[in-house]
Amino acid sequence: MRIGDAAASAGLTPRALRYYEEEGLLRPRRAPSGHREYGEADVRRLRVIRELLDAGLTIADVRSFAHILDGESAHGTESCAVGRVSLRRLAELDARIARLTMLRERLASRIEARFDTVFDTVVP
Amino acid sequence: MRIGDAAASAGLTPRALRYYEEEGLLRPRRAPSGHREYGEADVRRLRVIRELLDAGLTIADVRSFAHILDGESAHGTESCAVGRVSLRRLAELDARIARLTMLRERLASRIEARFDTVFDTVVP
DNA sequence: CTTGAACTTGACGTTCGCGGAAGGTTCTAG
DNA sequence: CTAGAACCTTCCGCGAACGTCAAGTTCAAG
Repeated sequence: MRIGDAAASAGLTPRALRYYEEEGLLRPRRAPSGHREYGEADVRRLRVIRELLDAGLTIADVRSFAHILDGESAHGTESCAVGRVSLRRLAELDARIARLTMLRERLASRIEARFDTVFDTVVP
Repeated sequence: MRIGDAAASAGLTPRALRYYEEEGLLRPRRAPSGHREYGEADVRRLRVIRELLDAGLTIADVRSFAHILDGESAHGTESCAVGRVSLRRLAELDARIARLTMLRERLASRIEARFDTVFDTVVP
């Protein structure tokens, strides 16, 4: 499977795949011609990478525990490191959601105070 | 009040103030020499802008809220337009919160699934 | 064999919210 | 009057995660 199909299978672009390789997240083998060759395991890994990035982790985060993404069991001190990184991101997400929610409330009350007639009629 | 004091009062840097002006968030008057002159209203507005940006909004978002931030009374048909714009922005905020919340859930479930032992021990 | 789609590397462009330096003008204190 | 702090504009840079163009190679179909 070459880069175009692999990218499509994982919901990414060829450019992204080359970038991930450049960043050390992936090491597809090469055909004699030089073309990258992706297997099913690579595609699964790409999907995991995409999920993690979508979930707010950075490339560096993913790289820091790339070896564990292979499906191998994580245990010992390594899994603790992974857990700490992930939990830190989770806490950041929570904080951001909280700030946005507070902002939303303030904004809503601001709008309500200033445009209450409009607000009453437009919002059911 | 010149840019240094205004920036300090709002907890920002002169560079940030110039940038906000460049982005159309602020229009301080100018002294004959060319120096920017900030009033109390400008400083209050700067504080609000900083809060909004800290909460995760973009410059473009704040710019679209600019009418409301002025504290000026909107009236007639304009208030309806402003109200509609504001409500649309509010809906966008809700969508943003929803997306972030979904991301949070995905990350949390992934942590739970892959690192459940760590998760159990680290999270009380 | 030929054409064109897909691939290669390399390098530069993009967005966001500024930071910082260059080079020049103005303000303020002594 | 003079030193130096603060201000002005203009431009370059950063970091993340790619997009995009360029010029050349290779693959698949007719």
